[in-house]
Amino acid sequence: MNEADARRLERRASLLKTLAHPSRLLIVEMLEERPRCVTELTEAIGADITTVSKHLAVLKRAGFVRDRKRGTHSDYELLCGCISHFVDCVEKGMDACSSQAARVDAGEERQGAGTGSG
Amino acid sequence: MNEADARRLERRASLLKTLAHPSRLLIVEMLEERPRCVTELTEAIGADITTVSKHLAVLKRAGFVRDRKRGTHSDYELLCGCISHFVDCVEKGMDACSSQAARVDAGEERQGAGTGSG
DNA sequence: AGTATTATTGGCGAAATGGCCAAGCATGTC
DNA sequence: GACATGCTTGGCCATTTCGCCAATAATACT
Repeated sequence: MNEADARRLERRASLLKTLAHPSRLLIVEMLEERPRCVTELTEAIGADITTVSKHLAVLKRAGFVRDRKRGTHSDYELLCGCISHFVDCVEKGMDACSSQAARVDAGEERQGAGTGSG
Repeated sequence: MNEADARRLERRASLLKTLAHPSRLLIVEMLEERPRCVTELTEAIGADITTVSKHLAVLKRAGFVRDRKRGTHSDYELLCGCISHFVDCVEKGMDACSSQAARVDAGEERQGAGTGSG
């Protein structure tokens, strides 16, 4: 494997890792509705505010969100409005493939991944 | 947050976590071409075969792949042919949003996530 | 049976992650 | 200035992840 490929895979893995936490997924979903301050997100998540703040820092460093200061508040805003949609796709795809796998197990052959981006 | 939501987020995070490793992403990409045995994947990854075997076990447990025994070989096969496509989307979306973020920084408002599932 | 090949599992150490507490910083209010 | 509010950072600990080594299992070949 060449180095460019390695970097590409590292980057992708890093993006996925950023999203791979329940609290961060919830944050993303909530920010898809509208920007929110840390306190609001903290209430929804039910964790310590310092924990949520760190989750937000992770999302920010990865480029998923940005923050705008408003007085003592930090309003966090999603920079890419379609993230949950992608996660949706993965999940739906997996579900579809579960039944597909069952069919394959029964002896049929896979035709072509029909569970695409719809 | 209710318990059903919590479970849903847990499941999604778990799926993403499974994919969030460079070696596992490479495995997925290679298996999109055709099934491969562990040795073949190991050579491409350049890690110890025991490490690769464990990565495959992770993917298998999550339902992304299955293995068929062929003599002393284990051929791994992708159960969902469209995974890389989703990752592609996230990455492209992020790239698109980077420039979008730049515009937002410059004072414009976000219209609606135009970087969708294309 | 004996040996080689292929893959999996257990174990250990190094590193990363996640969570809360304590402390600190920035802004607003009195 | 003093105090309150909202948020962030540093620190510590528990847990998880990752990678290699050693050992084991399963199959093929002689």
